[in-house]
Amino acid sequence: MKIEAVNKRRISGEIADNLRKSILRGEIGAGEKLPAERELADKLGTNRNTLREAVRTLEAFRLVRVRQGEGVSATDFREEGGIALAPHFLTDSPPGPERARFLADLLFFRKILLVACAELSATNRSEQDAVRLESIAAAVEAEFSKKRPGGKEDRGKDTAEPAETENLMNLDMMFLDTLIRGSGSLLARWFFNEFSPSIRAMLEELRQLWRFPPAYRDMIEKVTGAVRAGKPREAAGALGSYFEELDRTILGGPSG
Amino acid sequence: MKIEAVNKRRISGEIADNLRKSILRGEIGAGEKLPAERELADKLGTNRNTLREAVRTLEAFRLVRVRQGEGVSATDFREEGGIALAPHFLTDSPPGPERARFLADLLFFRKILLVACAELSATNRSEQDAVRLESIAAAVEAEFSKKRPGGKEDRGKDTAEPAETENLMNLDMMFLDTLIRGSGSLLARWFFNEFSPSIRAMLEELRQLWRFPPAYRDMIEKVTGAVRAGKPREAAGALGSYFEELDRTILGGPSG
DNA sequence: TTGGTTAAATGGTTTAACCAATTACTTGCA
DNA sequence: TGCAAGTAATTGGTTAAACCATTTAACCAA
Repeated sequence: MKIEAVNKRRISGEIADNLRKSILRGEIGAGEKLPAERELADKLGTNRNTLREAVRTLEAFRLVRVRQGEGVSATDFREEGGIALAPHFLTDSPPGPERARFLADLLFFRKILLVACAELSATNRSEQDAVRLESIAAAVEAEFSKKRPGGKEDRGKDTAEPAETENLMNLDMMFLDTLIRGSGSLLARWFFNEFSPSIRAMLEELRQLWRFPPAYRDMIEKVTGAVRAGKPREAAGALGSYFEELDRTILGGPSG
Repeated sequence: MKIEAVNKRRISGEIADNLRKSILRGEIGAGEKLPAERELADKLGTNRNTLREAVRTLEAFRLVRVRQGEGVSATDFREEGGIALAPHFLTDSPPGPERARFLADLLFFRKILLVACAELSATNRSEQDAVRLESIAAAVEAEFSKKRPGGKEDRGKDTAEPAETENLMNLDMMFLDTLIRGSGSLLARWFFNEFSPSIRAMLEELRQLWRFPPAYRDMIEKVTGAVRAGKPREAAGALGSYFEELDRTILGGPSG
């Protein structure tokens, strides 16, 4: 039995989220001034201190600029933004060519990052990581061996996603996490923390465009074996080839 | 006459900076609880609201976790951190192998990023960007053509850094900025915004280890010409080779 | 020991006031 | 008229004090 914790959120957090979305969606344009703190707090049904906490959060994301006597204004985040915006931009920006290009760049970057980590993992050859990879590989193998009889209850077409995909996505996350750990790179870990949740969310949204193909099982097997055997180039090659195929499928063409 | 804006900083900003450094330096360990807000505000000579604004900033950087009734505690940022930490980690973490590895990873990544941008710039072939690159290249050429008679006043060995290096670093920043712009990649722009100031600061700290070599001038010339001519591979190759040489010098060895 | 009750600690929110920097307006002089 | 100095209004920055909500710890009773 799974108990879910009650999602008790802060008012300042809700406000920060809403303002962030308004800015990323372009509803508040670059340089545009927000209402004065006293006024905006009233309009949002809260008080100035709580609003100011939200503003500090937005400021940390470089989404607003605040100066005494002048006011709070939205930045030109396309020019001045930082990478912490990336996951939110992927989630909140309007669909269109800009976001598509952004997703493509993000997938390209994650490929480079994870391939490098696979290579480093195979170079480092940590026994612990190798064991963990093998354990995950076995679970992936088991998942693929299921007959996949389909969902036991068809409660409608939009809930017909098989549970195997959910399991495989979790295993995939654990697999990549292990490669990151094996690389010993703090920077890679932070990249992964920042991007993987939003990339995963995006892939789940696009799940009608792709599936875990048989090639996925092969890739897991190859990478695991290459790390175990200490063959960096093979690990990198197997993971890289798979990503290129997957990204082609997702982005719908050979263009990068 | 240059008027310098008075550096009027927010108290909450100062507090956030100090706490951030304390955490990144390890003076506040993972999971360690900070004093209660009322108590900490007193200790810092401020009030609770101002302190809370600082806490919201730290929370945005994933450096603290806050829960009602429980308190404020430092996260295990090595495990849970995001990439927005990277520039601060480079600046504030204690010297040692961990930071050295981090710098190496960061330099590797910036090489990949900028080489890809050079390639894309040459592919896109924007007239405006080509002109801008040529203008910068001319300025670099002029800087290298100076006789470099040395500082006119020797006010001590630690201030003897020639002004040319400062000029070249500015030109270098403009050059890379143009490549980023030419790539048309929002993600690359945000990476650049996030990392380049801290990388530049680090290079200035390590300026006894390296100089802008004659190869730099050649690289600028080659990349500019390749972008103008629309030859992506040449642009990428010239920039990549230079970075590899530079990074070897900085990191002191052929290890990546 | 178990379970519930109570008290203390601690973050979350609200209100109100005053300080400081900027902007907009008014006034007065040339 | 035009500009410059002074003044008022606007707006963020800071402080203070209270009260609410959640968690933890202590205590007590079955």
